[in-house]
Amino acid sequence: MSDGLPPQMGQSLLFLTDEQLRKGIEAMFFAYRGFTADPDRILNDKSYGRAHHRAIHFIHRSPGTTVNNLLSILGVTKQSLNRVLRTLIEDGLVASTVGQRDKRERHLHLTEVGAALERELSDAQRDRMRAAYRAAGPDAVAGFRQVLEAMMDEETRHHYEAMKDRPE
Amino acid sequence: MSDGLPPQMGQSLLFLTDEQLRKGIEAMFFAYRGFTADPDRILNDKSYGRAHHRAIHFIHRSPGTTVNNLLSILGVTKQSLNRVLRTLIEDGLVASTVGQRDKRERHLHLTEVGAALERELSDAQRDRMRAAYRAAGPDAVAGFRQVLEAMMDEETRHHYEAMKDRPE
DNA sequence: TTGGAATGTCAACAAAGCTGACGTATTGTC
DNA sequence: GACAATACGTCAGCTTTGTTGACATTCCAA
Repeated sequence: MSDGLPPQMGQSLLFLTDEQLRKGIEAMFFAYRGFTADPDRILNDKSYGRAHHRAIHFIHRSPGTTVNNLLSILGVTKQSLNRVLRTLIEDGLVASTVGQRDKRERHLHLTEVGAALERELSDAQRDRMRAAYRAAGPDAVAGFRQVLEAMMDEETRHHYEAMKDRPE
Repeated sequence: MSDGLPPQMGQSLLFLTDEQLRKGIEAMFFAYRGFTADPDRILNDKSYGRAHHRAIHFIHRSPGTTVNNLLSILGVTKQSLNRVLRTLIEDGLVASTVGQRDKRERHLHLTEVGAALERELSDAQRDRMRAAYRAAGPDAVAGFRQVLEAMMDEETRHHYEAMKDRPE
């Protein structure tokens, strides 16, 4: 069969054809739906949304983080984050404490209830990720991460790298 | 250095630790931002949104598709899609024609103007994808696609597969 | 032929993003 | 000590994109 490409362009560059790139784009689109599907179901039952999940996730990852820091990680405005944060604090999932050194800052922590929801959400999300990893194998996983990292914006990658090797 | 795991659990299963899974989850989150960033900028200038991009993309991919079919691919309600579709039709980017066999159906096509925007958007998105692919290399790309496909819902994967090997 | 299923449209509402303006407390600087 | 800058919260209002509910049109099968 002919691939319509000059013979010197073999497997080595075949992954850069528009066709291959399009498949990657569509794979990314469809996979992201699966990626968020399980947490979305849990959140929906509790009348929270994806925005709450994101806040909870990164507060869990960086306990004591400030509002400003969370803002730059999430890449949203403070008004938008504030709406979400307010409901989480009102509902007793997140605790906000005035900073010791700098009293203008608020340090954010998950309460026991918040931590419980975080576990429920990340368990669900990890289950799917684990199944995908298992199905694809270790080499595929390494490639998966490489491509994703190369796809990030410069600033975003800094956030990712900073987060990356922090203990659980 | 110790990885805190029993010695018989070497590299082979290391990719399934919660730590590794968490990195994958965060990589997916941050990468998706990059994935949509370039089209988003273009769309913003033209006061369209991501939903318009998705509609345009899949109408381009399946010319003559019906509203119902598009609905199940995009995974949204018909009311939500209809709003987007209406503006695209009003603005002359999409043509909607009554079905021959079944007059309830509307068949959707891109106009010349619509096709031009589609090219602009997919060029931008492909550029980033190409850079990521090039940086990661062919083996990584294969793994990337494998993991993404394994991450999809069953039904979603059917849509993806159906789309996959259709000529450009 | 008629009643139900399928397709698509209109209306109203909710979640979550945005900008802009403003208030307050605190910090750091001249 | 005065004053600018920073961190945070909030109000108002707008946009995008999702939702449900109600409805018109068309098709098909009993």
